[in-house]
Amino acid sequence: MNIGDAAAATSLPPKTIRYYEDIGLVQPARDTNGYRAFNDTDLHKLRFLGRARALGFSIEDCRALLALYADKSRASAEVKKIAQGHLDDIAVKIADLNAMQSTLKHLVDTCAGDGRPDCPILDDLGAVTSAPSS
Amino acid sequence: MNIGDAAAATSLPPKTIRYYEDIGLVQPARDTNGYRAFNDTDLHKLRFLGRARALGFSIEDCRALLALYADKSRASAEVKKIAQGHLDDIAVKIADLNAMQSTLKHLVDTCAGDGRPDCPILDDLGAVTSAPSS
DNA sequence: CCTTGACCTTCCAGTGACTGGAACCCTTAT
DNA sequence: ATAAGGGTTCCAGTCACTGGAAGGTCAAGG
Repeated sequence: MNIGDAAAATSLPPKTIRYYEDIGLVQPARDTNGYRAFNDTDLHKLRFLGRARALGFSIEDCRALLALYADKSRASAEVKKIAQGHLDDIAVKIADLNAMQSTLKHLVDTCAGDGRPDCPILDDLGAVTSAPSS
Repeated sequence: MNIGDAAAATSLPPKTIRYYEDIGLVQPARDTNGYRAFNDTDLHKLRFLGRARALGFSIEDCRALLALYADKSRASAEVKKIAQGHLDDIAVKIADLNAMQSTLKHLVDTCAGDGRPDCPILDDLGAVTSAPSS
């Protein structure tokens, strides 16, 4: 099975699959013509990677998770630690985005959005917050 | 005022300020010795950029917002449009992160996280979702 | 006067995870 | 013979910085 079919089978772009090989996440065999030859194990790994990436795991986390997946004597604590760390990251990102969202939503709501120049959004961004020059 | 003081006054790293000059967001004058010389207008722009970036606006959005800020005959609708677009992006990101979070939280909660190899997280990532080979 | 240290300058490279494109090879069908 | 549609490699670009090297400048202390 060459890369186009593997891409179709895993819903990953061929470019991404080549990249994953480049960084050592998969090691497909090669046909005599130089084409990559993907077997079921390769496809399985690629699907694993697709799911892990869809959950937001970094490539390095994915690498670690793949290694743990292959290690039948792993401790699930190792896996849970990675996943919990990622969950913590996600929580931080959500909190940051929520803060941005509420601030910005308030500004957008108070902006007339018409032809006049008055704009609370720009007023806020340009506000002088340093001590007054009194 | 040279770059170190400008950095302190705006809470932006000197590197970032140089970068902003590189891409044309600020144009500080130069002293005879080649040092950048920041005036109040430059500092004001830098603070504006710091706030806009903290709200998650892209550099290109910041460039557009700065231009609108400088344009006293702008229409607030222009500003609102950029801000609303960014709000939409934020909403998408939050939704994506929430989806990841709930899936992952469920998996983490069901993982024992002990010394045994059994792990629902890996089971999920490695699940075969294609049609059975019956 | 010399040195030390803290600034400043420019330029190049790296980050993460791809993605686009160029230039070229292989296979199959017409 | 050739054209289409695969595949290959390698280089560059994305975004918004950040780190580091190599060197210039300035004020204070010995």
